[in-house]
Amino acid sequence: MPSLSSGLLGDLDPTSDRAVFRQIADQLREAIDRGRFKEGEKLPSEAELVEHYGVSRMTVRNSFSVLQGEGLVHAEHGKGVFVRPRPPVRRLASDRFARRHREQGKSAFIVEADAAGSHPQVDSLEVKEEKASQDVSTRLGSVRRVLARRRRYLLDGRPVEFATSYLPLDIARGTSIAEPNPGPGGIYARLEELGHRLDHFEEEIRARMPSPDEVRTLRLASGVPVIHLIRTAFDQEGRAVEVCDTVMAADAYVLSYQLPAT
Amino acid sequence: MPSLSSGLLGDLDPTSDRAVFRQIADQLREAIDRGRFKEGEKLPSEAELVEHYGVSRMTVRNSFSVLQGEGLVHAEHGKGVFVRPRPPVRRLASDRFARRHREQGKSAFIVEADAAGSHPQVDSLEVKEEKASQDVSTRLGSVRRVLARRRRYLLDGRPVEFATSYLPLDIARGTSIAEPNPGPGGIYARLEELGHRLDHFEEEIRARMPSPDEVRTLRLASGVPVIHLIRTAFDQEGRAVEVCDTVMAADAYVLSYQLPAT
DNA sequence: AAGTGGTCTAGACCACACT
DNA sequence: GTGTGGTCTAGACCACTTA
Repeated sequence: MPSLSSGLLGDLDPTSDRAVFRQIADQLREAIDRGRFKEGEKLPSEAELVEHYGVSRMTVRNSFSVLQGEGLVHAEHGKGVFVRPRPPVRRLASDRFARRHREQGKSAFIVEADAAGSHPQVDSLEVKEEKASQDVSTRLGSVRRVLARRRRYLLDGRPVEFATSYLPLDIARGTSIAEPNPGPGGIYARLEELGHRLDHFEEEIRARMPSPDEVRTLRLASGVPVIHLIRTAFDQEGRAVEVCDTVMAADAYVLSYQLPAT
Repeated sequence: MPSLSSGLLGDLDPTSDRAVFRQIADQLREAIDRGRFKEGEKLPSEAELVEHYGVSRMTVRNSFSVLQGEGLVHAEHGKGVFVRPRPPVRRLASDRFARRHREQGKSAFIVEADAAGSHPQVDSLEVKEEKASQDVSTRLGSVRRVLARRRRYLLDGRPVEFATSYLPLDIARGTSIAEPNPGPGGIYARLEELGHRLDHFEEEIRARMPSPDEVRTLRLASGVPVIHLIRTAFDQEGRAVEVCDTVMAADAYVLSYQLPAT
């Protein structure tokens, strides 16, 4: 008698054109979708599936790798393969940079996470002057060198976002923007104090698979894309005063925007 | 003599802890990043890499599968493994639903694609009444049944987007919105003619790996995520009059938004 | 026909996690 | 130790592409 209750998973169809490993992946996916395996739950082990389906181990592993690519499951060495739980999501609203949110002591990230009952952290602080990349230079209006501020955001210990702000040196050098901690309200508050009254932001959004670097920095599971967001801040004279390049774990975010109909 | 110019790819480091297939993937990735293999170009065949590195075929295939997961390469049966070309990107600006864009005869998609020099198509037209999903019902304010309009957008023959609009029956039934072709300016123009003057839109954006269904519908290569966009249209009385659920091939889109700083 | 990737087998040894 | 997944081998046969 198979250790798998035969109800959970069916048999293979030898007449089917569909590859065996796909059939197995299909059955596992369906079982997950139907809630037979719940979030965080362990799937049958490779050995059990080898036994159940009468196939070789590589075939079973191939099935798992399909599901991993879909972001449905993740493997833990020595433990098993588990249905990937959907982490809590951070909702970013389009008014998140409204001036009224800058009046408080803490950064927007901290305030919002506290409110959501999560434990926020910011680390990997690096602030330095460097050569502007082609792209950043273009966005900032042909500046050669910039102040770069890099930081990583964590929620309940999990890295969710890595961001770099770039500012022209003539704006940022020697100000508190060049300090590790720019103070209450963040750099946007400082920019306004320095006379760069902000007018609007532009955000560009892409989604793609992470680079190996990004996988490491954000500790991304396989099958999790990143959202790449590039924000440019414009002052009331129409000058681009900051570019913020952000890479987010896509499973941790929902972005939300308001568009006028006019 | 190896058929691979030894310059392109290096040797393995047997002392390294890094798995052999990862080392091979690293070298191929680096070669691609450095432009030694250009977009659309063929990588060495599995057999050549087996020969070059002195490993088994499965190891080489494993390397390829890493790069496929990253969306860097794609395999074509019988032909080879190729550096995935980055397709032309559709830029969606946040004013794309501005009223002035609705005054023309064609749909926004067609107009914009024509302007960009691409050949646009819309297919998979389906218009029918159906039960509202839990989510759609919530967004539309507890409606039971809706009119659903499904369509797929193609650019130069490639499917890039699959969208479904949901409208409350009391608004859409019996109007030209329920026709396969709603006429110039699309359903937003019709809504306004019917007295539902639009006030604003809300868009929610997520990114994730596609379901097998979405892979089929959008003919997605492996390693390409989707952008899932849910837009709700509000009229000037604050009523949600339409929900549009859109799944886009992430490699074909850049979304762009303007945010007020106030 | 020759070359390519797609699937599959039946082993092997290793590293990690639990008890 | 036992069970788990991680890596790797050395084959096999198949399906698709190109010539």
